[in-house]
Amino acid sequence: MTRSEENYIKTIFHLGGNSTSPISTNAIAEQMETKPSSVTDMAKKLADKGLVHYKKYQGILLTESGIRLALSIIRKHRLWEVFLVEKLDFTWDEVHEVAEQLEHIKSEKLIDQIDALLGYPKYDPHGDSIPSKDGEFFERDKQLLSDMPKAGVGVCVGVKDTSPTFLKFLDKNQIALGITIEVLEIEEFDQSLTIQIHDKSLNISHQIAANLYVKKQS
Amino acid sequence: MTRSEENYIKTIFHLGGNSTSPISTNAIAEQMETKPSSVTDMAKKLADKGLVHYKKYQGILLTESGIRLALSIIRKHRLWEVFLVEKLDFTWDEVHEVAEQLEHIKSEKLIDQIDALLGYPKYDPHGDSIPSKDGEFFERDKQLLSDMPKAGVGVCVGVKDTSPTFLKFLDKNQIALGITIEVLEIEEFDQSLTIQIHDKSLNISHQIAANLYVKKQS
DNA sequence: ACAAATATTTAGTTTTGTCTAAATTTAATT
DNA sequence: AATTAAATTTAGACAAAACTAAATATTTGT
Repeated sequence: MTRSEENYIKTIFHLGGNSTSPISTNAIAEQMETKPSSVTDMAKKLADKGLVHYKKYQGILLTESGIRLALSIIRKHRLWEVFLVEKLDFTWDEVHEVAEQLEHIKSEKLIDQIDALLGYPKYDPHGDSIPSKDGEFFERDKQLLSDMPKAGVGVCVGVKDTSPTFLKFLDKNQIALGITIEVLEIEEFDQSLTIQIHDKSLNISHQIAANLYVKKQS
Repeated sequence: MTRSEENYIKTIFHLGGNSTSPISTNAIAEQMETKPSSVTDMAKKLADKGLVHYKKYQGILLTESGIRLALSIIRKHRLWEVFLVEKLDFTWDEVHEVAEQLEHIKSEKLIDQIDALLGYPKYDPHGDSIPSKDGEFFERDKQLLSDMPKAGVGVCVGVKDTSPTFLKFLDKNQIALGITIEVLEIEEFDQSLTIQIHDKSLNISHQIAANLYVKKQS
């Protein structure tokens, strides 16, 4: 398994290639910042290895073993992210780039021991679920803050966008996993929200709210 | 800096390419299990980048910046080895293969934080010195066990051969860094040694003794 | 010093992963 | 349903890093 193959498998998974509707060559190319023709080439190779289903012009879908592989890579990526934050004082906007490299290290013992060292965490620093060693993972019950009604109260449990710019914005406004958010007002004009956090009120754009996951308080 | 380039630089350093006598194409090829013609190709590329001095048929020598690069790779390799042993319960025969991969991860913060987490260790699990961040490193005062005289007493401070087979042999015989070794007898016939460790006597071949470093007791 | 042996380089090929440009298929629109 | 637009694939090329085989330099032995 080369690094490039692993990156394709991971990307296809993230684009929904584990479901039933195939992913287009174009979508993969765009996500990976490469050209559709390169994707076609790789699709053939991955199909030969039994990792994807591929029929010309019909898009790409992961096979069973493709999904297993994707989950193992995602598991490594997210465990490394936890490690970087918990043990090495990385901030959540710094981890992705390094985890992109670390996820390709080949050693089963290594990742199992990292898992143990961290106490078998279930979620990464962005709130995403970490697949177990045998490929199971459970998405947490969550909803976008932008889908909450006025006066709704929830706990921040994850982010959708994980770009450094967004994460730094959150830091600056003291929005972190675990904090309680109450929706005070939803502006009809631009869908921006006024929320209450840490006993202060703050106005955030719809786009911000559409990238924050919360768990509704029962 | 590609992975392959880094591996060449590291190998040249280990073959003594930081001194004044150039390393031959053949020696590098043998060490890296590749062909001399491949080494020639890479020598040109590294020379273009200013990392080695290279004149046709005259062998290869690291430049100042080549040495700096080599030391930074070796620093990473050895710090990762310490991490694997200290934090993840790897044995000293398991670390090399994984550290070979980890040493190529590109993140200054990562390796600095690993260094801090480990408490700025000076030696790796095989007793080799870890270069500091600015490229300084001091070889410990040590000698081969095979060079010790009869009745000499020393503390094991390192190994020369770091192959899994050798290290497993040492484990099996409870030879580890820090233990005290006394030379009881040197056989004239085959230069094998009878040594005293842990209050037991043990006979080891000359080849074993020639791969164990000790620090003589004053 | 000169021939034989050894070491090194050159030239041309291969593989992997990418690209461009052209050709082809599928989807969309009128 | 035909034509245009968009997506996808093919064909051919390239760069990196390796290889083989042949050519050339250097070293060694007498």
